[in-house]
Amino acid sequence: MYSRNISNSVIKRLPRYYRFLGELKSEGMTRISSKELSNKMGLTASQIRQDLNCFGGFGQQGYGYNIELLQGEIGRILGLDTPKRAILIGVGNLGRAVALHVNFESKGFQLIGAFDKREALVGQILRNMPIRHISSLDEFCRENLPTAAILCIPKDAAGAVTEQLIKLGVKGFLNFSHYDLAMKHKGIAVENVHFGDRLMTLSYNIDNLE
Amino acid sequence: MYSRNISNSVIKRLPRYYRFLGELKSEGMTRISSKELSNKMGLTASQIRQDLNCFGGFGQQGYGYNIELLQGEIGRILGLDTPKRAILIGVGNLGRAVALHVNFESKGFQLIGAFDKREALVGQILRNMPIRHISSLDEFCRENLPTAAILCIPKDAAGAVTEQLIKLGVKGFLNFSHYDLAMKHKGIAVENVHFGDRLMTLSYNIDNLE
DNA sequence: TAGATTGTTAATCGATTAACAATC
DNA sequence: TAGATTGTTAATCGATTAACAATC
Repeated sequence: MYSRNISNSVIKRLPRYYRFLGELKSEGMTRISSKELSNKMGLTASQIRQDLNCFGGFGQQGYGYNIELLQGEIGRILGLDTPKRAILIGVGNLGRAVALHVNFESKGFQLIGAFDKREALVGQILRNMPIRHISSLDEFCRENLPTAAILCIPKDAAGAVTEQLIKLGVKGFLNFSHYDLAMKHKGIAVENVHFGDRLMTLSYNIDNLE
Repeated sequence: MYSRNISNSVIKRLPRYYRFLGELKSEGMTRISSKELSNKMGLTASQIRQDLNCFGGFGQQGYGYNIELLQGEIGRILGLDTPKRAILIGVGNLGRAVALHVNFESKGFQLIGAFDKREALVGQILRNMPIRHISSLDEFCRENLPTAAILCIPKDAAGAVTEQLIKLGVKGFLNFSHYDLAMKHKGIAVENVHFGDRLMTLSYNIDNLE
């Protein structure tokens, strides 16, 4: 799609640009300069211009950027206009909370299935979907071809399921488990979310404030 | 405590070292070289040695590192041995899941309180704690002096509460809201957890695989 | 001792910031 | 046109990797 070799540092900033521009838009603003945006976001104007110019010249000299247009472009770059089918693996407290709390639709995904190994959960309704037994995963994926999976299962269970999912064509993972997906499989996209690691970093930063 | 100016890149890697060393320890291993560890973790041996040497010489030439000793050191560096009192603000699906799912004790924290504005939740028991009404936050904090807060509330509500918490001496935040804490307040430690941003990044990376 | 592997310095690489000519 | 602000190149800064002498 867009050229390869856009650095990860840039990509990781795009969602935040997207959010800020969305807010400015909803406040009724129509244009903004890189300088003004940099003040609001705590970045340098230079960085903003560099980041955006990885993808094209969205601004106009002497004017700045059209907020709505720019947000639209960033949304397209992020692929939010091409929803990817996603399934949830593991409907414990965390899986349930993620399913209910996150607005997948506005983030480029469509949650089409939820799976658990616990019979007691099977058939329960979660966000308009019935929870399915993990044994039906293969069949479901062959019929519905999900592109992404949200892993809310313990480390021990993750290895086998990811192996299975990758064979079934799943290309991206939001990984809440401590299973090191990215190490074991190449050619897939992985975002790790590790609360524990973040808490430890927070602990260090609290102890070393100032 | 430890010298200032340890780069954030290093700090963010420490929890992962800590986890890997814990696993190796529980597998019965007692020593490891930077080379071997680098293979397991997908880093360079050079980086591991550089990272560790920010804090001291924990290894031994010709031998490598003692796993148990090294893990202990990293734990201390992260401050896991000095538990910090933390409170949970917002006991919706997400707050509840975080409280139940995360092992605070092993990550340097002690969860001592949970608050919500919804009367219906007040008095319910969450992880051995009664959920308290947000109106009792001031009194509770003055008595129990929490150092950290987990913010599981919507953006709109976050501004006022964080202002209040900072006045009450809270120094660190695990922030699940889209309220931009770090921008508005200086001299505090903030870890942001934004599922939505991570999903958008994942969306991009799926669309741009290979 | 000889071999292995660290601690540490130097070289490289990448990301951020500064500067400014192009241009709306 | 004059002023503002981009797009883009060059300079700086920081982080990663390589190399190797020190040493267990």
